[in-house]
Amino acid sequence: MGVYDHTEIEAKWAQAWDQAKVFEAHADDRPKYYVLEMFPYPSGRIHIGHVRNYTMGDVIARYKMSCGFSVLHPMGWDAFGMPAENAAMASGGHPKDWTYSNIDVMRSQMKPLGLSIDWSREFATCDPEYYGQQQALFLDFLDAGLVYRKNAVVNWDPVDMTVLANEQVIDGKGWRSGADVERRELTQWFFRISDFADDLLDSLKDLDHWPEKVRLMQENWIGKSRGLQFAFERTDGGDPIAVYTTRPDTLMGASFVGISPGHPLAKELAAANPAVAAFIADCAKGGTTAEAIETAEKLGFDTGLKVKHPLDPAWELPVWIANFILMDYGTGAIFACPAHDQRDLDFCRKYRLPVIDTFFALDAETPVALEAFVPPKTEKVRWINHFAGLDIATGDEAIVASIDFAEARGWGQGVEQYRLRDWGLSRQRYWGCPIPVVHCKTCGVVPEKKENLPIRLPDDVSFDVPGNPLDRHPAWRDCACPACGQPAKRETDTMDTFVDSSWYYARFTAPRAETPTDMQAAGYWMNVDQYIGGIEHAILHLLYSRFFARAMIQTGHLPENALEPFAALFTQGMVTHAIYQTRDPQGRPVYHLPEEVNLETQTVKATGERFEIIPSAKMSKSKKNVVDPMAIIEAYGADTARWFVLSDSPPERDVEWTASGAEAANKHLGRVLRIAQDIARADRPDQPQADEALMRALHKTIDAVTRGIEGFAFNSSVAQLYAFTNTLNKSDAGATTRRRAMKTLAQLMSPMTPHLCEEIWALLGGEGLITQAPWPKADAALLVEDSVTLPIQINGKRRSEIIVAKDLPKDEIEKIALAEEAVQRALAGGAPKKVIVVPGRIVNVVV
RNA sequence: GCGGGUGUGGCGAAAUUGGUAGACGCACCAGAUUUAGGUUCUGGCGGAGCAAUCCGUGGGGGUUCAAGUCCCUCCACCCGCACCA
Repeated sequence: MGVYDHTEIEAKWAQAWDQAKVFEAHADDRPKYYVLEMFPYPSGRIHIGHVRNYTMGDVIARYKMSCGFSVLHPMGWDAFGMPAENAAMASGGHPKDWTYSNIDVMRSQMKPLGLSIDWSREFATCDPEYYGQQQALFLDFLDAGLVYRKNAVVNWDPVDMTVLANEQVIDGKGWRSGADVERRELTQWFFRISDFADDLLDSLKDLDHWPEKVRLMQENWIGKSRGLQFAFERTDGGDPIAVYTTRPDTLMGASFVGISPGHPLAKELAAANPAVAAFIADCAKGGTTAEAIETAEKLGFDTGLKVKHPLDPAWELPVWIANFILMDYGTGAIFACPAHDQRDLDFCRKYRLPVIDTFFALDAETPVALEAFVPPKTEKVRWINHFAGLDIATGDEAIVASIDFAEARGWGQGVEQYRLRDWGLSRQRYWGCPIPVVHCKTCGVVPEKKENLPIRLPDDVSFDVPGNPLDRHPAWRDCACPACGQPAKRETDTMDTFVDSSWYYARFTAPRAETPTDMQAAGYWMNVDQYIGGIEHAILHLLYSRFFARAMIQTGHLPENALEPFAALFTQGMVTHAIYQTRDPQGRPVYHLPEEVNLETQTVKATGERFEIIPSAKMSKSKKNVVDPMAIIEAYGADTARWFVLSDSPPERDVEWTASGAEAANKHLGRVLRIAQDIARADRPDQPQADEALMRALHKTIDAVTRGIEGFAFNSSVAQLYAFTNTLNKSDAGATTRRRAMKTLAQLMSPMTPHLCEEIWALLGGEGLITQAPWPKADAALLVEDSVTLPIQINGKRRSEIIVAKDLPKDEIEKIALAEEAVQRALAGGAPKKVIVVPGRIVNVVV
């Protein structure tokens, strides 16, 4: 139990807000403000990271409400996804029941936090009313040519005969079967996000309220590059091998041509040669992630084929199949220049292929000693061995010149490439939005009719065997072709859950509309003025949402102005916690909750096994390192929990979870309440001098706290509020001034600890609800001081300070500074070498 | 492997963006109040030193009158890498 009775206070004011419906969003004549925090996945219970995230959003929402905006602050549930199926597999039950009951629990945990959410707009992405609209969007995208099918590689578990998510591949093995995972091709649905690559890239520069780091990450992810595309002629007269390179300037250092194991030529060779087929099968081991591919041991296979160097027909290069070459980037084939690329160098060393140096330093007679030497862009180097005798200075110039050179002679072409690939949305899973198409023997792939939407997930499914239950559900799968009426089969793939979260922000503007969006509501509320969420979503979710907004504009579901759906973005840091991990007999990791381990002996309480500690990682239910905030909320109340998560750490920084301090936060709030009660009781005469000093301090606090909230420096605002509480408590000011100061202090605190502040507001006779009171304004006249303290440095070290009039001229300041005792001592009768006076800041005397 | 970030007292951190390093808080120490514990209140608190002073923002180097802040380099940790959400 805390130091004051939070239970009564919080219940009272929650009810008052409810009755006054203060958080219902209305389109009216006030300016609008849309605050959105990334909606949660209903994993079971809320964790402390949720409290941190939603409290931050709430501070902004309540602050903006006080500033006179009509605020939209909604909440929903990102409810489809794998964990629900895993739960069904592990302990029976149905993903739907598991999900909805989690939602009920989490909603009931969030409500007492006093968030200013318009709960009337709540929805879950697994509601048929939501995913049915998503299916309508899909059909419109299909109609507009924004969706198509092609083959793509997935993780295949050969024992369970199922597709695995990357997360389910652990050290190259299936998480349940333990079998070696293989890469296998399937026909999948794709969104044409790469058609928008240029626009998604160009528009980043306009997102000036996004963190620079996120824009940079998206830029690198889109990965626009200009390079040279050309083909190597084969000596056997077969089809030439097209390659793309961003470093054509290193062509004279080529030592072999490499193709991806997925390259058509590799497949052709495999068909004729079992050794090639065996090698490709070998390369297909392991997961599909870029990390797995790029960190795997380099494997190569000499095909025996030879190609001619484009600049010297007599120069023949061998063709290798290499496992580190990605089929998805460029042409799936490269030339390797081991002198200038570490991967190529490692490969050439392993397979004893030649390493050819290609650069001189400009002033050197011999080639630069090369260990995968990439010429720095500042260093002058000369392209040597060049057939045409080009002499080129820097890296970028060399690239441009060599593209021009190839184009002029007609054997190559400068092309722009993107790293960004189309977005594969097919998932071979049950608990997702069904893709609304039908496969018909005569008509092919046929879109479902809109009037048949939503295509609902069947409820009668079981998870006792691995694989997608929709595949094993004939009654659901078998249907009539929407085109010809003959028997046909439904698509059993469901959509990536990223689809669900790519447009929910738009749905919140009209959550019950009969169409995906209501253009009038979207026109009023869009865009999201402030979006808040974890940095872990910096690329995929945010990029997909940006794509969706464009696709929805194109298909008439959003107005033009919604091109960039998130006008401002704040990425909050994660709350991290140690992971305690042991391994099962198969070597797979087993995780343990903090309360299941003994930290002193480093053993698991139940079994006595020693565990490994992963010191700090983002909270994840599957890793069992989540912290439940309910204990704090129950013991000290919502205001304490809110104040606590806003204190100390800057919002953008990751914080290692520690509960120490929650009690102290509660004590402080109790103290504020006591001070307010004292002030409400006390009757003191005016004290002009103390009154003015208190008002000056108050207005400085208004200014600092407001700037802190505007700049997401909540921890600074909290520190300012602490400081002013002390000032107010010690002030000798009269009762009237102290009342005014206390009321304003409560207003400044109210976005953070709203229940307590309503209580104080009422205690001091504030009008109406503090939640609806206008935000206090700092009086500029009270912010400026007449005099200023200037530190005096001698040789850059602080030695003294002087107090001078604010606008004292430089030479006067210098005179006073030089007369200082410490300065006189340092000068020892001599003259200073130099005196630097920065008015209002500092004086530095160099002796 | 590639891309992005972070690093300041015992701990969380602040520093007006190149100008007094450590505001504010936690923990701790001392004192007052209290039958006691808790609460509350007052004071102290980077390191060394009696002091003058010296050292100090992950390590090393540099620019500058002045560097936590800018540059180079190294280290450690965190996030992402397209089927976790």
